Amino acid sequence: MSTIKDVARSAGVSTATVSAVINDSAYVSPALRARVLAAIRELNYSPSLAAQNLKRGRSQLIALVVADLANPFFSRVVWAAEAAVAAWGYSLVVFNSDEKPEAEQRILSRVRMLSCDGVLLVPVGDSTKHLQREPDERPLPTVLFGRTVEDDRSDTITIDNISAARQATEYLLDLGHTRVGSITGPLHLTTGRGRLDGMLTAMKARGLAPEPRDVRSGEFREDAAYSVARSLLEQPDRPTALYVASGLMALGAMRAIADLGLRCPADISIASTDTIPGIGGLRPRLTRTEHPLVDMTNEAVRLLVDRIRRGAEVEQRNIVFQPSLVVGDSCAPVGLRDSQSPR
Amino acid sequence: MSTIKDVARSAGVSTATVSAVINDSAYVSPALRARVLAAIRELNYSPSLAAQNLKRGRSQLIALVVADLANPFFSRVVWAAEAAVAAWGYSLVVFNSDEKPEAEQRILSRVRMLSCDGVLLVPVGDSTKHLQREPDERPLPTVLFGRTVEDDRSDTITIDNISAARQATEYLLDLGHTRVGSITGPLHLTTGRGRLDGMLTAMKARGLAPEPRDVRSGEFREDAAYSVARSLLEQPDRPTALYVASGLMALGAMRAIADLGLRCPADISIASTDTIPGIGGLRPRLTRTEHPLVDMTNEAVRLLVDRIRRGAEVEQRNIVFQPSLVVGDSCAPVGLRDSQSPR
DNA sequence: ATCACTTAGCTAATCGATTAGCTCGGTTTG
DNA sequence: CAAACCGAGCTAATCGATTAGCTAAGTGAT
Repeated sequence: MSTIKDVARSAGVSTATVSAVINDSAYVSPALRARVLAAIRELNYSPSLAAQNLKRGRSQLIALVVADLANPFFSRVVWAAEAAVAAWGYSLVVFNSDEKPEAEQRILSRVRMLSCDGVLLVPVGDSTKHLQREPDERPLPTVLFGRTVEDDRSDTITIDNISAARQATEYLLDLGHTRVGSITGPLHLTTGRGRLDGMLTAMKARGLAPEPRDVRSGEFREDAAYSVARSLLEQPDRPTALYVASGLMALGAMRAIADLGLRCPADISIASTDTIPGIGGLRPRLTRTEHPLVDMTNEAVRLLVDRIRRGAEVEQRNIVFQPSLVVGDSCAPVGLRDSQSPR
Repeated sequence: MSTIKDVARSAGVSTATVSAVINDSAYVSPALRARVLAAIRELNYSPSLAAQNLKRGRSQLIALVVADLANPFFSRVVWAAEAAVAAWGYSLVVFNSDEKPEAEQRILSRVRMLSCDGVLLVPVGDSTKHLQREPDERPLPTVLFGRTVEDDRSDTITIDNISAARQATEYLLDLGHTRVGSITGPLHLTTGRGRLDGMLTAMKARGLAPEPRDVRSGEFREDAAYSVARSLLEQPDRPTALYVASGLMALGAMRAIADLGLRCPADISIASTDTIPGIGGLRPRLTRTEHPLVDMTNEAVRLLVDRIRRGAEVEQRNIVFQPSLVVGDSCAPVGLRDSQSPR
């Protein structure tokens, strides 16, 4: 690779002039500018980001740290984030904390070493996160995505989990279900906790409450949901409807239903939250609340870039997106069930 | 952030000594080493990768360029690659060429600017790729993944597409199907071409050949496969079985079948290649050939790291993995179909 | 003609590390 | 005891860019 010195020599100018031409940072006479551009083209020169980064103290890198790269939901975030980040002139470095707080710590220190300009973080665990913010150093621009942690002063982009769960649950209740169960995510996460709370709120508003044994929590994984759903549904006396806290988990629940020889929606109605790609092909079509995931991601990147550029002068922003209910055919009125599959 | 100079001053040594301690690159007496380590800890020092990279001419970054980040198949590659790359001490920068050769060119020049140490590339389009290899500069270590392009001298990791298609097709033929159609990928890609060839080979071996109108090609996308499948299956006189060239496309085909009021496998048997995550929850379970995707990715990263470290001294390696048939229940003997759903 | 002022373009310091080559005190050897 | 050698740790060059500060030539006012 040729360097700025080669270009300067070949064009018969100083490196300062070459730099000025590249960055348009000072006036250069047309004649010289042309010579420099010609030399650049001839030598096929492109400035070394490593050197620029060292000098400028930035890296053009944005880190994306997700909680579970194997989850299609986060794969979609990767997809959307890559495009958004590229549109702003950055490149995306992807990390997987795998829901492990220690891994998150390791990753964040790596992110600092790489001197990433900012990080889009799906935080894991409790409020451990802010520990990494040493008092002396300037903070790493951070946008929390999807989940939040206690008392953090980063910008956040979240979904209204309570509303999502409430909408889905109300839909089930409107169909006449009274015995509604739920498969929730981990309750120490705002996504898990919020969705359970929303479900409980919706039921309480109608004077109902789920049986404790009909509410089970598990990790946001297909296999976890499968086994939880199985044990929940194998009860002699099972609920007529389930609110499942995530798209991936809904997949597991559907599989459990099929494997138990039950039918959805005839025997069990299912409603869920947070769609995943490919789920569109599933039959029955899942009734669910959808996240405006692409908008959320774009907004997250926009906030992050803004914070990178303007620093602490911008005050903290917490943006909450609203989910919308998408009705499929995975839910049936409660009456139907009794006629088709008497207990 | 503190620099190596701060550490040197605080420990009362030279920066060379600090560097020696950090990199274990020269003997340092226990006393000094202890002082240096104490200073490092106290100042919470971590070396700037930007500076190291500039000096060492490397970046600890590996680029992954996939053809379609929205495809769950590649999401899985991202997942596996992130883990593999991290295990070797690198970080993963993800790019999406979106099947566009121009985008691929842009990305590859960006990869050079970032001075990524190597690139894992799912090439797009024809053999345009090697154009980016300027004669004067040293080549960017590259491993082609999944697909290959003409006359490239990079290492490659591929699957035996012909065998995959052959196995799946033979399974259909063994069930008595003679009128077998196919939804193939783009034929200018080795994956698309190879799978069609494998299917044709299998049929020819039994003296069969598909009707031209039963073989349609489309992009490796769910929606593309859906519409192709629809128009294929809406023919008055349709095939009894389909070989679908990818997991994502199989999802689309299944959706088309359901929407046309047909049943799988009763009316149409489906076999496919290349599984995608989440497909395990689908009913009927898809009969398909699976790629050992995690092994393939690990091997790709291993080759790439090896090439990064040992350079051109290693000769070119082309590793072909074998797919294996996973039998589900999306295929039925041809007889059953007539009894259950007479044409 | 002189002085002040502007400005195109250069020189050289700088970012934060690595590392070739040197210094200087101590040990070995003839 | 001097010459040769050894090695721990230092000095300073270097990677490839950016940029503060300088030079010297040009312009205009007096």
